[in-house]
Amino acid sequence: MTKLPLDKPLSISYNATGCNDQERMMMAKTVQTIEDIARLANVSKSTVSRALNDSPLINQETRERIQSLAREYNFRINAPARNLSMRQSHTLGFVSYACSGKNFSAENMFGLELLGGVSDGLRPLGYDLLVVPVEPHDTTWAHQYLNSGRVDGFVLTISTRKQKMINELVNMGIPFILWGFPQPNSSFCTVCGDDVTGGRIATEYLIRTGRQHIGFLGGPMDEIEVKYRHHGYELALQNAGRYLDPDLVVYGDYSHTSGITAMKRLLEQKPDLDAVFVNSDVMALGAIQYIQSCGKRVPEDIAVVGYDDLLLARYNNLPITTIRQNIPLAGKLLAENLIQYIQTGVVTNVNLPVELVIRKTA
Amino acid sequence: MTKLPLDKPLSISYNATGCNDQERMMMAKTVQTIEDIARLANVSKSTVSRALNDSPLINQETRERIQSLAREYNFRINAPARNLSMRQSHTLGFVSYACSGKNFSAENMFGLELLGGVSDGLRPLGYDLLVVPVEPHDTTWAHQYLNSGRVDGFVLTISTRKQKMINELVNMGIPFILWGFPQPNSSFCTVCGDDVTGGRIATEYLIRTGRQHIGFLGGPMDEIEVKYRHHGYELALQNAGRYLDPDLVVYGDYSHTSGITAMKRLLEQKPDLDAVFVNSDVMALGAIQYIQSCGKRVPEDIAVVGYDDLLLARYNNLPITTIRQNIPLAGKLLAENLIQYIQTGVVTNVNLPVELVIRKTA
DNA sequence: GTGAAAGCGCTAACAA
DNA sequence: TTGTTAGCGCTTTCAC
Repeated sequence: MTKLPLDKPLSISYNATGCNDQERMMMAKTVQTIEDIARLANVSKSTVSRALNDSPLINQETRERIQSLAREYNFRINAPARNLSMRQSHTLGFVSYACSGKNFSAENMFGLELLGGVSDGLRPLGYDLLVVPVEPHDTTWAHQYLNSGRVDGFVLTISTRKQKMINELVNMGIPFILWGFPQPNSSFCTVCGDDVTGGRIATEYLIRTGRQHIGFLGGPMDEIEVKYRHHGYELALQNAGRYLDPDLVVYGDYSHTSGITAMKRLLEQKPDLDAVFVNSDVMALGAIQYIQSCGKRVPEDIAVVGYDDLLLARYNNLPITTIRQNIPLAGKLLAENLIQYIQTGVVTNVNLPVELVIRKTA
Repeated sequence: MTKLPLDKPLSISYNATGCNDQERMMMAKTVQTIEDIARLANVSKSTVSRALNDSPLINQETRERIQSLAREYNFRINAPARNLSMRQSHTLGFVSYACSGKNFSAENMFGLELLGGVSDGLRPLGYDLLVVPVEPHDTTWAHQYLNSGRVDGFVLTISTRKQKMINELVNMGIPFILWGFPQPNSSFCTVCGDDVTGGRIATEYLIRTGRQHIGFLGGPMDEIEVKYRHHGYELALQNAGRYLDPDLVVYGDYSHTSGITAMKRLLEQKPDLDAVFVNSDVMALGAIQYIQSCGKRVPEDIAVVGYDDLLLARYNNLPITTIRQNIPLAGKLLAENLIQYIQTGVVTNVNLPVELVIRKTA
């Protein structure tokens, strides 16, 4: 154990235990502040601060001595004090509408899996993740969390349909990164999947396996991701020389329920349908449920391809053929690129590859 | 708008814009600190602090004047400063092994849904939720997050098998609440489900619907929850005057894979099995997969009852009959009771009711 | 390369 | 009921 300096000047103790700080330390082996470390190392607070932050100013030997002291005494720097002084929280907020209202749910399983990815991506960067629950019509959350100094920025998984909200955030100068596509006339960080390719390869696979009447069961019609997936679907059909039948296209809202009702509509419009590309795994589950309730078989009568490759697609009783999004990578990039933006102002927009995972529904 | 006092004393401005704080405020309508508010209201910082914290000391009229001023200027109190001063973070850490390693996953879907519940429960109490990713063999996380002042306590969803870790936390005096059962000789907060009843009503339902050979497919054998569910299973069997056949009991680890292998073992031991009570929905999915792969039908040949009532039980292609745990309520109580413990030291142990949800697998 | 001191924005004991 | 003042533990000029 490091020898304590005996000739140190007496320092006033503010604790109420009737003994000075050094005695307390020795009793409890508890070192609470950099000042305690400073005393043990016979240096000033500033030197400890520099050593602990790997400042280039500091002497190699001093740094190591202080760091090993800190390790020995199991010292943890006080976050609030550091954050106050630096005017940074070293914390990111994870915003998802599904955090709000009720709770995390299968409807937003995608957001949940992403939360894990972001959390993993953040750790090596020394940032923490705070859950920011947002009520659907609340517009003050950003200001609230940012101006109170609780977070330095936000990871958003809200729909790109919420253009108004996104524009507001941009105008307010709020640092954030969006899971979704960039907008042509405003510049902010994004990470998205390659939805055109996703739609294309799903459809190509269905064509390749001999399907004649391939439906498109989309997410919300005004969502850009959905438009891209639809575009990929059309591309595949055109490349195969097929006719684009508008009756083959219906929209839902990603929910299980909407999967059921949209599938019903689709089958009413096109009774001879023999395949469908669905925009989410959860909707696909609903679609399959409806198909089977009509006495038709999946995939024999109607093949189904989902989207996202959530774990429930894999674990479903009838494992779902789907388009996989690389969620862990997406989370990692969301974390890294937002921090980069906060620190340097560099705006990044990345588009991640997708892949087809063949299981039992197509 | 509130009229600005013109006779206020000049105060030094520390910003670099060449104008004093009041001018800045008027320009940008941005009020950053309680001192800004104090100036506008012609009172001292302490008064503002008291007013904003609803101190009983303060005059009703003063309080309202200050609060409306704060609202008007969209003022948010600085969290790091407040936390530093109060030596509290007003933040709880959500600890789950599934947060670590890879990411949140269906294997720990239960923990995920709980996260939502805790988050919802926390909001009205003015606390935030921080995601604390824990590596399986890391033992420093608690000290790390607590002593750095980032959280005031932890919500744990780790298995009760980790007795050693829990004991360590107790010995270190770490404030936490556990999703699970209390331990006889140490006192800490817990919230758990009524596992005996869960096991009993699941089994009773299977008996009532005419099943003769009812298997028990458990989670980890040494987990107390599993023991209780098994006890409930035995109770139901005994009440019905049935013989307890040890060959009907096998164990897994809650995972999908273990559901498959455990079901295989069970069928090898008891080929005439016609029902099984499974300790988790995810395992039940695995069990059903194996049953069907043997050419048997669910529920005709073998009835299956799961546990938890996760959304994937509801959305499964063959919706699962299961024992529902009230996850939102559990989250709410975990939040409330931990905060109560932190603030008052009161230890609570609550046991939540469960209910049978009948769907298609039994 | 290191130390002294001011300041981050807030709370709370004490004084008035 | 309100104001004054001294911290909370850290970072960061500015001197040495």
